[in-house]
Amino acid sequence: MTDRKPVADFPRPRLKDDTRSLPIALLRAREAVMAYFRPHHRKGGITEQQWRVIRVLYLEGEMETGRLAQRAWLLAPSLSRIVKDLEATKYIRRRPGESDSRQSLVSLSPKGTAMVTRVAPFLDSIHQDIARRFGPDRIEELLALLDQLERALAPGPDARRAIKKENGRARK
Amino acid sequence: MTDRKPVADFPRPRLKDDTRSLPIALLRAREAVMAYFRPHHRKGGITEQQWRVIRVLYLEGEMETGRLAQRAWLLAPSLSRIVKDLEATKYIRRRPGESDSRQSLVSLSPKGTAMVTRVAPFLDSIHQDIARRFGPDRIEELLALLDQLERALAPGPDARRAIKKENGRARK
DNA sequence: CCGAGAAATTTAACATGTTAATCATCGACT
DNA sequence: AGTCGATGATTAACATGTTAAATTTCTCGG
Repeated sequence: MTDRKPVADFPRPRLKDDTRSLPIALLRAREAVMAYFRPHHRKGGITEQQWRVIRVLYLEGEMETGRLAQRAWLLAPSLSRIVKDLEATKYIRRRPGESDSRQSLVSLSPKGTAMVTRVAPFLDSIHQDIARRFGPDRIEELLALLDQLERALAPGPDARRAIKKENGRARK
Repeated sequence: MTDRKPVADFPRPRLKDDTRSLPIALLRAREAVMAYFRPHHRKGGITEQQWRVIRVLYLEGEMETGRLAQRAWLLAPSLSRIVKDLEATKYIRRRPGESDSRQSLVSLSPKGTAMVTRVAPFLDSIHQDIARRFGPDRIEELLALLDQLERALAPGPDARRAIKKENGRARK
């Protein structure tokens, strides 16, 4: 009579620990890195996300908000608020699209460009500090792996976070 | 008269591109990974952060909220709200500390434990899917690098995000 | 040219991130 | 016992993450 199913004997399935869970490990690493950058952004009176927007506009120039959201890794609603704030503080400008007036084109203002020019050296020195602590070669190794991971997990050639494309509308 | 300083001639310092900026690269990688897990949490009617709390309580049992916040990588204010919600939905229980009545001890309820038991296999299969796409050996390599990065950047042996420890009090 | 559907953006609603401030309790010292 | 500084936790205030819904404009077929 010892043939009971082991179901009730082990009702505690294993979960991966902090060093072996990919979401947790990536969260921890990013936290560790951002601990170095956050105080700097703070000092400049700007948030990390606002910096991401300014950074993209600096690197790539004027673009519509849809593309900007993708490039800055922000969701459209977040970007909408951020653009409004950055426009109010004169860091960016916006104008309606030329051919398509639905879209709004955003670009960096002179004040925004000046800000980038001012803070870029500090960001670079933080990067160097991190590289010095972790090892420049391992930074390269890590960056390569992260890039490969993203490519391996990407659903399609361009489908970013728009998996909701086919939302089952068998309409009509 | 052609001896002007080159300052105005190159007012555009370089910024690292998306694949070479550590904050951006980590953000992208985490986004790619979470795209796999998010729909699952969604389906269970729980948020990612709520899962992190439940996960820690499942792995380590009852603990006070301060420690729980550290283990779940949440800030105390966020955890305060999450615990309130999880208590309302009966996933967790709480009771005042025994020796120190300032702290509140949180633990997983039977309902919470049952939920973990139910979803754990799905999470594991997602992990396996990711490992299959990226390569199990490279996952290991990446996890090791992330762990080493975190250790290399950690300020002290235990000082997590509590750098505000020494707030200038040249005490006694 | 008109109307139905698609697309770009914004707004809404709720949860979390982030820093600062508040509240209650503990601990040590007098 | 009384007080002051430290500590655990929460609340406040504002910005962002996230999904859904609303808005405006475009496009295309009729």
